[in-house]
Amino acid sequence: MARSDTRYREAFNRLLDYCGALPVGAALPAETALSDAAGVSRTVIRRCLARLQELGLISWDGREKHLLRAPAPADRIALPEHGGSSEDLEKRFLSWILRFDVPANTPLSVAELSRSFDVPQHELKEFLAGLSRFGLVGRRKQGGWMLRGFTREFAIELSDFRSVLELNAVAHAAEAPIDHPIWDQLDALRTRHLALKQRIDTDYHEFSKLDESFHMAINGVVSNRFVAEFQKVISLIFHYHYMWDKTLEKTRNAAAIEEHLAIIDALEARDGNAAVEAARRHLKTSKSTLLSSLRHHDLG
Amino acid sequence: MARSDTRYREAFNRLLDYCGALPVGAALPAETALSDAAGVSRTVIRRCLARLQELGLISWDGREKHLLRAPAPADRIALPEHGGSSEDLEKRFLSWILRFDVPANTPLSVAELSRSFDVPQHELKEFLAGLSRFGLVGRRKQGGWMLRGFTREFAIELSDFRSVLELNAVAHAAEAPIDHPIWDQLDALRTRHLALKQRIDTDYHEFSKLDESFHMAINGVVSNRFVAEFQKVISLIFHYHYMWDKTLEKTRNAAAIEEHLAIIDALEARDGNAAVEAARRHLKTSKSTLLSSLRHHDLG
DNA sequence: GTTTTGTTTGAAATTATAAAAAACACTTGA
DNA sequence: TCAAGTGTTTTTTATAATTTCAAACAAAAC
Repeated sequence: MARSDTRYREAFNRLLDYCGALPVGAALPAETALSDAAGVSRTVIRRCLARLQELGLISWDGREKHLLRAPAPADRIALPEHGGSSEDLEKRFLSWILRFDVPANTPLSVAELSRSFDVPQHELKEFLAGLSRFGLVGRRKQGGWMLRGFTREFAIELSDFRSVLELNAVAHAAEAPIDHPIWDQLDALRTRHLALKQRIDTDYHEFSKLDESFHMAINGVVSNRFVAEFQKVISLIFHYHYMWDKTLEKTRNAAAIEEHLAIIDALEARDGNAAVEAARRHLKTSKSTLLSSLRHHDLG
Repeated sequence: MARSDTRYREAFNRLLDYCGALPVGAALPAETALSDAAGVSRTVIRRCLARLQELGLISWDGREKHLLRAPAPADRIALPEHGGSSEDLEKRFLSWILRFDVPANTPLSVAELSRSFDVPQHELKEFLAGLSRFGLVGRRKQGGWMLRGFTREFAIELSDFRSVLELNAVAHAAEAPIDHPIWDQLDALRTRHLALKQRIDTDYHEFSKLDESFHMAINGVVSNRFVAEFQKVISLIFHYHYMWDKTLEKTRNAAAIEEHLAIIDALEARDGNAAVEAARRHLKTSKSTLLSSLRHHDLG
């Protein structure tokens, strides 16, 4: 019942490496210097030094610290291996919801999620608290959390919000200076779109990735932390929903390619109004696709 | 080290009330029914029943539960009083930051905040995790949290984001059907604006409230959970910043009244484009006011 | 007088645990 | 016999205890 001492263990091994680069008999620098170098507090450094002394690696008396022998591999302490599991928790969580089509109003068990995602409970709670800001999850009166989920309402509001952000981005893109990276990106995107259009009959499933690239490029023009935060969630949701709804996928993607190209054309012509109009059409299609994919799911 | 038994205590008192409404000798309903009625689990109900039995209030054997005497005030158990302190944590936290002008990159001590806001630590942590979604706070590598704060960058991005949302709201308002409540609201707002304009020389400080009402009405047209969530934060921030910057407050507010009236005029004329343009002008003023208020603060 | 170490204090992360919820397995009486 | 209720067990949640760590402070050494 306490916090892990991973910090100490890692620092110790790093210190061992540091000693390895020193000749036997050399003096070690001050504790403050060591703590700065290792990026930990002096408390940890002193714990490490104590262990080094115990192992007979150094002599330590006051500010006299000398290396007695070269460190051996056996001196290292094992790290409680933990594959940075809580790294992309967000991605994994959303994937889980969307992939397994977890229905709205499902109670979420922190204990269970904690196990299946291999993440400490308190981390999960903080994560859920963050998601609750997006209205995706909420607290229950009896305690615990529940998935508010992808109701029709949610999808509509999400789509609308996305539209607002993206139309703004398109308008900004149209005004971007000539040396802005967006123009090169658009050029490359046009090529990719045209290429895929040629082989749409066979490779239509490749569109999903292209779609993501396209929207990311457009939204990248607006450098705004709030927009960026939302974009992450939005793109994931749309991405997965597209993966589901296999009805008419080929037709749908072919149409979307045309819509994208229309936006690119208008942008490259620096015709802001036309670009925004084209984007509006595309986002409208996108929204109805999302909604119909939900409908199919509800029925299935 | 355990969770509090407030739930049990509250349930017990509620059960006491329930018994008070019953004649002596009456039978009590099934545990399941009681738990449903009280909104707690059967476990809690059984604990309550056990206590009722101990106090000689009821006889309890299997499914035979009978009221033996009317409950007295002394039978109640005390609640560990806690003035719903964690209610408006968000408001209080933002107020604290803005009022005391907590600088950017200040380390936030959860322990300290927990004490000063009188809120359990874990609640604060969840709260901060939520705020981190807005980029207002972030984690430190050494552990703990820190206030990213109201840097110039933050203010700019916030203003821009606000503009995007609000311009969208204005555009929607212009399209609102004739029976939409916004029209009555705008009418009332126009009257209030004109009234304040008359006595601006003396009552100019009243504008802040009027400003909030105005923007809330406009944004209310768009019913979107994401917009609403942001609106809360945005309005608070702008509200407090206006309170600070006393330079030219009268002139500033007088000008803002005109800008608001221009928006109202255009909306009531159902001229969407004019309304959006008027709003754009107003938001631009608003942004530069916010930025200059930051500048003053930096220098002070 | 500045740098370094020894010591104390307070906070953060993590776990242990009581309270509550939910699931399960029996009774009981129509 | 079977639905509704109770007794019991298992699981989960909320919270505080505990350990590790960070940082402030004070004494000492160069």
